Amino acid sequence: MVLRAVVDDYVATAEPVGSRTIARKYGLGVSPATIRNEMAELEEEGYLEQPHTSAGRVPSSKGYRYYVDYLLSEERLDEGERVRLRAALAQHAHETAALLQHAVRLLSAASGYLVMISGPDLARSTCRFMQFVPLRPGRAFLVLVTENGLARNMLVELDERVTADELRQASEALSQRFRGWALRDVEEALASGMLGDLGRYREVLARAVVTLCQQIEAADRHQVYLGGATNLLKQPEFRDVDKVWTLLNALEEGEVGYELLHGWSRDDGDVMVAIGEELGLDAVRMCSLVSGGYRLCERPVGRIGVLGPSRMDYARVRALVEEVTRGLTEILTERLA
Amino acid sequence: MVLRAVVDDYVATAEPVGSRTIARKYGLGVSPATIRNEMAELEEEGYLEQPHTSAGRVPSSKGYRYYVDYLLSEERLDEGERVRLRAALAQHAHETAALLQHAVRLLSAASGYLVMISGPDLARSTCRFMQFVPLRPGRAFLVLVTENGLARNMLVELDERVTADELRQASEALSQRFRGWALRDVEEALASGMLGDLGRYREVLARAVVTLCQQIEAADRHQVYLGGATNLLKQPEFRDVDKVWTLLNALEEGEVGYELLHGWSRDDGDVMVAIGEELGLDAVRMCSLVSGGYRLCERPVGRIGVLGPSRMDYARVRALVEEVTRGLTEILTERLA
DNA sequence: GTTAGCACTCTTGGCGCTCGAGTGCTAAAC
DNA sequence: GTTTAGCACTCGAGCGCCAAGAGTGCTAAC
Repeated sequence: MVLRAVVDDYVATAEPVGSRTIARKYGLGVSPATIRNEMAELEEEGYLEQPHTSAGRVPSSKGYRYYVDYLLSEERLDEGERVRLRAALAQHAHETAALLQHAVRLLSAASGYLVMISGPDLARSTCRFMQFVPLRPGRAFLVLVTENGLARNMLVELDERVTADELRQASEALSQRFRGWALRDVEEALASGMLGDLGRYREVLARAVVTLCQQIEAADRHQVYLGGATNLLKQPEFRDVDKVWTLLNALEEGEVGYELLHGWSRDDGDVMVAIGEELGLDAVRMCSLVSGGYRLCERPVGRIGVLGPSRMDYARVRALVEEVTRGLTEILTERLA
Repeated sequence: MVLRAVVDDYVATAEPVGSRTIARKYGLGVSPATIRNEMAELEEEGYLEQPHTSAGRVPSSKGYRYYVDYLLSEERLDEGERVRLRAALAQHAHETAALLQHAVRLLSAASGYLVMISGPDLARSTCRFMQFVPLRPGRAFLVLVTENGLARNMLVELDERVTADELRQASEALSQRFRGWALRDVEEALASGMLGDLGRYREVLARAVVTLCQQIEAADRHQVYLGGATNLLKQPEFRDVDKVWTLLNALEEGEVGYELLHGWSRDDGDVMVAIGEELGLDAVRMCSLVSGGYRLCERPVGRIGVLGPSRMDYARVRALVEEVTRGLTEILTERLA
């Protein structure tokens, strides 16, 4: 198939590819002229584009889409690489945030592209443990650990008369009562006055918890771990500083990364590929995103995405994403189930 | 002074500056010819450089150094800006990591350059609170909060026979005993067998704590929060993608940022400026770093650095760094003292 | 010490040229 | 009817050349 050859060669060289090249490199047993005819047809149908007359052809988004959907071979990772990846992941399994951070690094090094991973949605995470740690009269840390392994602590102001003992009891009560509740439900329950047995200063304590929940929701509701941006600078399509700037600026600013990862997602577990305009963001029109979701006990937790130029080694990247999602899922499930 | 005019103009325009320009823009009451003489002299002495004959002059590192040391006026920030900065900082004071992260964002937005902040050295941080949170038999979270407000949690494997009650008692004992100890001392004490009253399973529990300490030391001993890298892309000296790549790659990889911040530092509290080669790193030869330390109760905690091209608005950046270090110091001290 | 004048240097940008890669079309060959 | 060879055509990349402009250094005069 000519389309496959064009995509393969363009992915490898980043140069528009001409009929002669294909005839030579991808011995299809036909002459350049035949290939020219075919290419003209493919262009007609929108699978290829010409940067200008008398340059070779370049795949269009439609071309990449067809390639990904019908021509992509199932690439298995090299067994050694697979094992190494898995081992490196497991090495940081002790703490969720570190694990995700590390996964970003591994994946960006292995793929050579930019990697984003969205963490668990904290507001939806369920509570495992809550405790007030007295600092000095009227001041305490409130420590919160969720069942998916994230810890947050926060400084809270309390009534000066609250004693250490009361704090301990309140902590106990909170942990007992809200274990397994989603943070947003905890917040709601406390905010609406269902205070239960928090002791003398229940209003103050409840307000502290509510504040923490709100802070968390506001601050890192949609936390996205990001890495390997410099990889993109090596790609010829980003030789232009302005393009890089537009892209990185978009990603650096808040929600864009999260939107890219989750906007398209069906969360049905398979790795999916979004190409160029499909991403719906102008700054990444020449990029593609290969993404997949990782889980904890069948429940979706977050998504992994590899963002590179549309001219991307889809087979390999897809295999990598698959491998890392599977790895994360297994680690999280094994550790936290 | 001619040197001042050259630096000022070059900072503003990024173009080599000629004698005529100076005579016109910085009315010193003399003709271009006079200025030419002076410039020739300054070049002789190494304060200025010529990219090529018949371009204007550009300050050398030595020139910037003189400018910073002797010609720099004390810039006060606009009062409104000062207040806004301070308020924005205080808004995230509830959690140390979030505070530093946020400071990076604020400072990079205000300065228009790249910002690095090194966090507290965890191995040297002192322990405020430790607790085992049972997950299921043989598995628990170990939560650690330091006195400078950082929380870490980690999954640990324990003997299956350890009961929840024993965990509670051990937590109590640990927190009591090690409160105020530096992490590395805790680690050392436990590793060398001073187990105290940790109950039946003291070895297992102690090993868990030691592992956590080690993990922490290994993983984020020298954590550096980084932001505003995209700002640099807007600077004309980084129009060349390869330069950007070299720089960002260096910074993305581990210890370099920390070295830059702390290599030069005398930690005597004043804001300092390192110019070009003084930084001792090839990738940042055309850059300067304005840095200052922030503290908690007179004890140095970490450092803030603004990295931009040597052609940088030193007065403003210095004022900003001063302001933010002071802000962080006050917030940390007020909250955690 | 300062300045005007002047010759000199070096970069930048525009222009035109050639070269080469690649195309599309047509007519012949299989 | 599909494939191929041949050929004219197009267009961008690269190169050399030239003119313009900015800036310098030097010298001589103020």
